[in-house]
Amino acid sequence: MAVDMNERRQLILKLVIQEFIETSTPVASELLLRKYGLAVSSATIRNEMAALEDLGYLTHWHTSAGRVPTDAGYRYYVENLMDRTPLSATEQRTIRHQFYQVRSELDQWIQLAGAVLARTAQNASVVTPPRAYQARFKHLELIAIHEATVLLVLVLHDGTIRQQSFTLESARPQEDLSRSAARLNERCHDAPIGKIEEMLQQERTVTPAQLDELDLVVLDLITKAMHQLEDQVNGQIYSDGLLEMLNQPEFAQVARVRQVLEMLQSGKGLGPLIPRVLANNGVQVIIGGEHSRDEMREYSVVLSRYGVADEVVGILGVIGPTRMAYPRTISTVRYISTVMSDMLGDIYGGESSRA
Amino acid sequence: MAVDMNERRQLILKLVIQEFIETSTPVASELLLRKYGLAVSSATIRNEMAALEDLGYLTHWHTSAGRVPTDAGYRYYVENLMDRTPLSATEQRTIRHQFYQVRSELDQWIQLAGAVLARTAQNASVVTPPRAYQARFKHLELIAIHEATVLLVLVLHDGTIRQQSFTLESARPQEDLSRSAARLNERCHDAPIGKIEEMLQQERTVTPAQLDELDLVVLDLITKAMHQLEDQVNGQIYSDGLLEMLNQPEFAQVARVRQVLEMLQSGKGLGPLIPRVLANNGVQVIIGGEHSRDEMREYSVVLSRYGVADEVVGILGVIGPTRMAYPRTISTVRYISTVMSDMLGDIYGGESSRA
DNA sequence: CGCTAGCACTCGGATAGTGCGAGTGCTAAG
DNA sequence: CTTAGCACTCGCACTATCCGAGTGCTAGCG
Repeated sequence: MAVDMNERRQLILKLVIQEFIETSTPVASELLLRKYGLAVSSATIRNEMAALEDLGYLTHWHTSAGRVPTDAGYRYYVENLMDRTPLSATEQRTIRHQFYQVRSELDQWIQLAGAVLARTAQNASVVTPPRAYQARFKHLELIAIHEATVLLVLVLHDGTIRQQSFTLESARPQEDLSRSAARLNERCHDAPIGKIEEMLQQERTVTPAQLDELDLVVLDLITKAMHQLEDQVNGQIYSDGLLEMLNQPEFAQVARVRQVLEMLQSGKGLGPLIPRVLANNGVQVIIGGEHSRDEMREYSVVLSRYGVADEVVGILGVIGPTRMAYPRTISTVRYISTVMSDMLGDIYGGESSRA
Repeated sequence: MAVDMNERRQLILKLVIQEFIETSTPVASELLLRKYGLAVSSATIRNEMAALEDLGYLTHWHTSAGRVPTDAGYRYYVENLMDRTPLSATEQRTIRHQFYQVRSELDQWIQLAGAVLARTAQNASVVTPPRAYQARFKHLELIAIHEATVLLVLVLHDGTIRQQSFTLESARPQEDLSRSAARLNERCHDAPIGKIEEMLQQERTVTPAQLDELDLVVLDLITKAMHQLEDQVNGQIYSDGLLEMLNQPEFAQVARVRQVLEMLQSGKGLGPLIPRVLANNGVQVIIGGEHSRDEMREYSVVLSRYGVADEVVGILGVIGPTRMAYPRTISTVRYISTVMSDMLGDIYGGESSRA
């Protein structure tokens, strides 16, 4: 058997895949002929399809059904066949405009990115907030709430905010708290955890104490909080567009719905991909169970890193059934990641992570 | 026809409902007899069931099917029939312990409440963060991020935090920002929006200016932000336990799933109930389309207010199909709302909202 | 040697008929 | 008022059947 690629085969594979992506029904030889007016007969197309099947790019579910792409088929399509047209200028403008409108509210960026991704890709989107590789102290605030209860607001260098309450041995006036905060803000300026722990250590051993009891309590809380935050790096994955995804015909039976919900909620199946995406530049496409096993076998993921290199980075992307409009999805993910990177660049003033 | 309630009828209604809640299958007369050993024959039970049907408490879907409760039936059950045993001491302890462990991280309370509710009620939970009726300024922080870009962290009296970035005409050193923040913190202490707007107004007209340009810019941002936050009072509804709910047999077809997802996402159907819940003390049970129309016809909601009266309040509860384990759900909602109220009481120092 | 017309063959899915079992509603008697 | 008995009603599962969509193969053609 001549298991080689040639132009005609490529064309047929491309058409089969595009047709399947569009209609979600197995593609018959006759249909390709009618719809695209190929210059050969359906029998020839069938022969080519059989060859493509030998190559591992197509299958069919039963004898009398049309062809369906395999994961390898999709992979070949994404790598060699598909059109790589970026989003239209109009779409780009629309998206950029939406982001412009929420430019001052950082927490809305994520939400917006998720919504836009989901809507244009008609699938679920996943977005992690921009985070620094290493937690670095930026600012701290102590606010007297009630009696000895104090609210601690901790702002990290990457914009992460954490609020936490704690109770002192005895009540302290707001001035004390403010003074303590000011002292610590100065001493911890831009410090990573290590530095702060060091300081704490030193302070406890050296006798002429420069910090008072309150300061120490707070420092202790801070290091704990920073550790926690660092442990859950990208731990939280926001997702949106469940509804859009459910409109895809593959979710006709509830079992699939449950499956995908579990996946999104647990972040399992997605988690293992994160380091890979963080390490690489550009859009990553994972088709079916290419990297993780079972859980993801029927799903594809299109992910990209975004952010400012060496400052803050996050991940955004789309998840959906392997039958996914790859060209459009990839363009969208790419574009939104550049927009987000640009906006972060404006704030952090570095080069954005994606060229 | 003697359409009256009597003890036997009540018992039968109760058993039918409990049985249906448990098995989700129509309840037959014979079954009640066998399972609960009633002292009458199945024919009598049938007669009683027919009477209960006349009263509007039961229906059946077709002639040869067992009985199923109507919304009115559930209502009667909740009001008069069901056992009102609180959660067991063990369960209470477990829950309280879980909350104790996250006592210092306010943002985790909501998440925990949602998770516990969902898990014990085996349905979706909804929780809104505790919010004040009226936005009141608590604290503000200005942090230089990069060049002229400044991060504004605004803390309201109810613990709401908002971060927002803005750009100045020209860069200012952190000291300027800190001084400005200190000034404003002092002047705006505990002020509601109105006060701040007044101040802003006055400052602009009176000639011997006490505040500088930076202060005014920030004040302006603050009022805008506070307005926005106030407009979306309880706008955000966290929900959890979708998966638990999907395990309920009523979600065997995907249409239902989509329906409920839309409802949760849009907050439609839930929104109209909020004022009602905020206005009343205690657990509110809304069965089927009792208050809103169509969208909610097949769902019930068990909600309660929580918080500290006149300080901060929020809502938490459970949403699920009308066939819901009301006694357990109600107890859980009630208990968690008291726990949350107690915890908030510890912070805000008032009487908790629920007796 | 590649292409194609023709045809047998294979399945899936829709449709209809059937029987069964679960429950009810009614009636008539205790 | 209760209940035994029974006719009646449906939903559901099962089977048989048919139809159409597609394929794979073969033989013949250029």
